[in-house]
Amino acid sequence: MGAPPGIDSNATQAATRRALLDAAAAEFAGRGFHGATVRDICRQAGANVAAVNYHFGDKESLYSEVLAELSAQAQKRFPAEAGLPPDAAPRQRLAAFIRSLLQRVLSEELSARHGRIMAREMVEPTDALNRLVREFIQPQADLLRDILRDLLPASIDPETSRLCALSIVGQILFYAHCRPVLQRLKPEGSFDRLELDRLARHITEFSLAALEVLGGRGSPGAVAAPRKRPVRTRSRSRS
Amino acid sequence: MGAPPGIDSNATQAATRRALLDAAAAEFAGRGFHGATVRDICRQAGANVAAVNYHFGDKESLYSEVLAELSAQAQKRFPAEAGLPPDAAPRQRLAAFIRSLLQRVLSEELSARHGRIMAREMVEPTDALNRLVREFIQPQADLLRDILRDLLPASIDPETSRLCALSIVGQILFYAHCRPVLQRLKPEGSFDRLELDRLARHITEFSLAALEVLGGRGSPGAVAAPRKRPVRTRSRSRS
Amino acid sequence: MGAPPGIDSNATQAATRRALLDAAAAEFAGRGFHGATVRDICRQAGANVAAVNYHFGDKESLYSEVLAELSAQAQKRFPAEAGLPPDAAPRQRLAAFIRSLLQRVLSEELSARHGRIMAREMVEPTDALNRLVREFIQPQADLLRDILRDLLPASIDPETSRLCALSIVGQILFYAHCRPVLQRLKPEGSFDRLELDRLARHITEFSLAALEVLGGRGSPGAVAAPRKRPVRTRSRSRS
Amino acid sequence: MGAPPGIDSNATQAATRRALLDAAAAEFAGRGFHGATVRDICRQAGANVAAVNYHFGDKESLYSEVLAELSAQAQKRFPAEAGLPPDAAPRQRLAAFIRSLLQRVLSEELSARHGRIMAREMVEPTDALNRLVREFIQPQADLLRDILRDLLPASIDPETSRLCALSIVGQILFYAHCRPVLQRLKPEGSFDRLELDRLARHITEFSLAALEVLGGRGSPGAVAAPRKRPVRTRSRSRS
DNA sequence: AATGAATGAGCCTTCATTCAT
DNA sequence: GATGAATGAAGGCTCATTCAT
Repeated sequence: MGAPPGIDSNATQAATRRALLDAAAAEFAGRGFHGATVRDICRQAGANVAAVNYHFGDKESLYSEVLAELSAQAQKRFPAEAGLPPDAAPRQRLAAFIRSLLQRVLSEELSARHGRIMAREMVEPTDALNRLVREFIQPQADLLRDILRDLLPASIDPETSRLCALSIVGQILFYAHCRPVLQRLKPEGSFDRLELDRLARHITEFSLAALEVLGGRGSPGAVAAPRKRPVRTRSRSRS
Repeated sequence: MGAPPGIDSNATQAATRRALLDAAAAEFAGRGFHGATVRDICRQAGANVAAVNYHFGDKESLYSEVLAELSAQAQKRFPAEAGLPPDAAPRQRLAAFIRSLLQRVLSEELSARHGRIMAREMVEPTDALNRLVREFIQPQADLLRDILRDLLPASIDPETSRLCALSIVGQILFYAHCRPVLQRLKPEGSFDRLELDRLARHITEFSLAALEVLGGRGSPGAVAAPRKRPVRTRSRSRS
Repeated sequence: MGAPPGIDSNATQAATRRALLDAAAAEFAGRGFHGATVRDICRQAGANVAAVNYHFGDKESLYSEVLAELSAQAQKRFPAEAGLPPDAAPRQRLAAFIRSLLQRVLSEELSARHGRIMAREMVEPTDALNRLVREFIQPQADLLRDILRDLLPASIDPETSRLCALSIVGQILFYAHCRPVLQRLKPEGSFDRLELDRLARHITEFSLAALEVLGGRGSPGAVAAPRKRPVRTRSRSRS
Repeated sequence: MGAPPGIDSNATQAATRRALLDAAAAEFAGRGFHGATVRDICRQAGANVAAVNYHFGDKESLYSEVLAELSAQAQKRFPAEAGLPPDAAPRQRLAAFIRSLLQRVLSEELSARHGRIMAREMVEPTDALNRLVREFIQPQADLLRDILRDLLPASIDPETSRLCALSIVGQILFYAHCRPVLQRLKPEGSFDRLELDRLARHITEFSLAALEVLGGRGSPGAVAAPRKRPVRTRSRSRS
């Protein structure tokens, strides 16, 4: 707003914002919204106590910003259809979906924060969740729905199809939400790369197996030969 | 409302403890550990501000107590093998397990509290979680493991078997942990009795279908005739 | 609320409240509502920072309490009809009214606080003013109206009568509201006992003179012989 | 909106000063010195946050400037002897004085600001008040003193004369200082033009009546024939 | 044994002001 | 000359906890 008189005043502002966002992500992930304090966030960002209010208005807006940014980062870093050829079979697309969601949720590299904050948000939803659902989760839900549409016979009960989607997502998010329990049940287990591959493969197989049977029941033969169905472009690009 | 010193001081003390536990359960479930205040809990329990510290030492100990009690209640109210004949088939036992866990987690009557507090605990584990895992979750995990042992061929990879257990539990807990998102994605959906039956049936079918296929692959025919295996008592009674 | 367990727990609370009220009166009078800080009030009262919130809820409620108490004290210390015989003549009653109001407003002994806070309240009314008008000012206004009713002929325009009341009160409150200016205009002037007597006498004479003429005009002869009117009990006791 | 360095930088600077003064007058009148914030003033003036400090040094200096300017404006807009012929009778001059002061204090058009800020200054005098008294109030006091000198017999006690002046001013300023109470006592009353005329007339009559009697007592006949005294120029021109 | 008045640390926020540009 | 990002002190308030009774 207005011509920047100093050559890098914008840059300075941006840098401070960035530092605040990073520090806030760490604090919110580690201590939750209530547990994190503006003071600590500012200190960690090397900024003044008033910096949060100056740049974001208040603590809650900062939180909302952090949440949205982390989701965007996670989605960008691990796209739902990473490396898939345009004509990928539905099974491949499901495998990619599962793998990318699992990565977003477990990957230590960035999403430890994302997963933790999301899990907190589930438990203690703030206003930020509304935006998040609208912008990031709903599209993912639509994508999975489309994949299942290709995997299940057209004759299947839509509600059953929806429950299948939830079963798949549930298997994945479980590792995000229940990690503390899992670690206590099997302390030696980790969630590194190898483990993640194993998990992704298992969930994919488990789900495909279930879909096969359920689809076969609802309309015999449907899932029996999924590979023979004509290759379809993704429904999202159609809409 | 004052505590008259005399013959029933023990009774009074017990009553106060009870009232505090109830009030605390409601507050912790509704507002989380941080959000709930000792003052509100005491007021709601009709007790003194200092009652929590007096009876439980501090806020965190009260929380731990509440958590343990709620788990015990939930387990008692919805036993994992409710109404099952001693010789129930593994499929039936799995269905009962799924149904009871889902009930504990979703039932409005008491476990709204349980589910919510557990979900919080996942996100922000306190010392209370260790005890909880040991006393309540581990036994449940063992039980499910035993059921799967009966459902899957003996030749199956133990790790695969374990992952199947997690897939099943994940599908269930998903409804506890992600309710805020589910409500926003499909606002008209509820979790009343009818819905719960539908969910339980779906998760059971989805999981059995998957187990069938995975078990069949690992050792063909294994799941095809589960009933012919000798009836086994539950593993807990064996240990 | 509840039987006091400690013999002087109420006394302790009362003492703290008292100290807070005194300190608050001093601070509010000296610095205004905004200028006064809860911290300073508590320090001056020898109490904790949280004492205000504990005893009064918040700063504003404390202020309201202080205001009401000061008004009550002032009214009690300098009753509007102090030392008047029941059959006092209207002129005497007006003199007493003027004198008592002037005392409340100027008396150094207690009402320096009262006058200053009231003046502030005029300038920056808070919610406390509503209560104050209702409980303390309105009755005084009624009293003066009744006195004027006895001093002015019945035929006088009620609006004129009302304006006369305002003229009288205005002369008095002027010394409360404009003291800073008066001190700067005539630095050697004080408001001690002697001066106060002089002022009261002047305002009484000035006002009676004006009423005499105005009443005489409105209805010739009315004020000309006020003493000859039958002695009346005060109208307030009649209503 | 930025200030282009160039030929009219002086003009721009002056415009900014002007905007700041206007905005500050509005804010100070509406919220008081403490309540008004530098940020809001600058925003309302369309200027930078630092503009106040840049142009006026600090908040208090800006306040002082605003106060002086408003007084000057009020005095200019409603001169104490507006429209009076040079040989106006003392009674006319008193009526004009009362009317102009009342206007300054009540007129919504500009002096709502002036009256309110002055009232605040009475309550919480700042250094600005000294200058104000010297430059604007003292001359007015001298003027009123001169008018009374013409209205009262020469033999009158000077202190009585002074108190009469205060009684007159008190009646007027009352409407400025106690407006919040007046509005609460009689909510339907307004201070529009009509009302102002009525008030001015009443105060003039009330005061003249009182002066008549008091003057008559002190020196019979003095007020009876004020017109016969030689016309005098205003005291200010003499001093 | 049980109370409730009192505590003090700490939270979020606001504000006038400064300073590099 | 004028900006606006950044500052740091301070404010009101909340909370779990303590302690004399």
